[in-house]
Amino acid sequence: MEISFTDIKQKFQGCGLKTTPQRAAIYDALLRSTTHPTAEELYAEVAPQFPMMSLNTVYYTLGVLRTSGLIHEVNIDHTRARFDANLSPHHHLICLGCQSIVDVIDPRLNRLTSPAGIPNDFEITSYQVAFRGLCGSCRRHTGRSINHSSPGLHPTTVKGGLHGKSS
Amino acid sequence: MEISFTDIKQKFQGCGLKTTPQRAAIYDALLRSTTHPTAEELYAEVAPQFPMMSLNTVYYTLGVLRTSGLIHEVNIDHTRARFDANLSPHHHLICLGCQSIVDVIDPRLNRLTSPAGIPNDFEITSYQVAFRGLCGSCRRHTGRSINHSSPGLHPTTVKGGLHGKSS
DNA sequence: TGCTAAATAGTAATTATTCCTAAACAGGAA
DNA sequence: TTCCTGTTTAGGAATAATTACTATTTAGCA
Ligand SMILES: [Mn+2]
Ligand SMILES: [Mn+2]
Ligand SMILES: [Zn+2]
Ligand SMILES: [Zn+2]
Repeated sequence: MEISFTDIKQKFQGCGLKTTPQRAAIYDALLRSTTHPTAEELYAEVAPQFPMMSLNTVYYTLGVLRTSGLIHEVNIDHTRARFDANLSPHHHLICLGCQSIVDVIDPRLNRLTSPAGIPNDFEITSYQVAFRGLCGSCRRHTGRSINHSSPGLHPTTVKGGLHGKSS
Repeated sequence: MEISFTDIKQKFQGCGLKTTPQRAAIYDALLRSTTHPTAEELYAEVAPQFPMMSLNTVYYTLGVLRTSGLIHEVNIDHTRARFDANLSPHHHLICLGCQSIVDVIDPRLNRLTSPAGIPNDFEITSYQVAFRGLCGSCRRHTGRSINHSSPGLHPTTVKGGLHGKSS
């Protein structure tokens, strides 16, 4: 979970990217975060350290990091992009109330294989499952109770294991 | 696959929505489409029929249809919202080259159950799998060949069946 | 046939993101 | 170490999608 400046520098070098204090700070903030922050949120996080930094730099940096494959963009709606430096295969649980995104790490979900009925010249390189619903706090505020037999999803855990490699 | 004006009117009534020619045309265009169009694309589709129609009306209409649960918003990136009138549980195959979205209908994917390790007061109401990769035409243009043992996904079909209900 | 709340169309405003450019700087070469 | 050069930064302006505002029209109902 901890990453040193040297580690970051090496990652950047491995991608042919220059290491600047701003860039390292932005990447570090994203690595440290668990909330899949927006560009603005990352800016707010690192701005105190670099009072001169431009929001534009955050966008530029996120752009190069994404192009280099060091981070992913996560989209839960069209309003703003959110980012994720966690490259290990995982999925997301999205609260429709507060827009929170939490990681879902369940190895069984990483073993899905090609679905039926897709064009056979399509090459799938990754996939991701987005689970949607309401978190406890949002459910309480809207007065909804858990209904395990509601449309949607069975409350028990995944029973089948699928074979193959994941994103 | 065919839907009549009367059918649409009844759906609208069932949601307490007024039936206007513009609204019916927009919804009909979305029902008829398979491309998960943007607001602009729907506007281009129906504008010839209604030369006076405003793009704003398309946005307003998509908003009320979404709020009423008659359509879904699909997001493959943050640049623009795309829409889907297909409410039956299904998933998506996204080409990273041309941004195309095609439906994935594989009943096995509709039987995933709650993943492990999520907060137990979170109520999942739906989920969706987004498969990403390159379509045949995009792969040809970039000179990439199919590599079935590449990182990503096994080329065979889903082997396990999971229990539960889907989105 | 009127009433009224909702819908439409047109315009303006907002917001996230990208574009442009001059100055600063990281990293490699001399 | 110093210099060079392409990259990065910061700041401002521009863009594009979406939303807000508002006067007019209209669908659905009494
Ligand atoms: Mn994540
Ligand atoms: Mn679809
Ligand atoms: Zn919530
Ligand atoms: Zn394509």
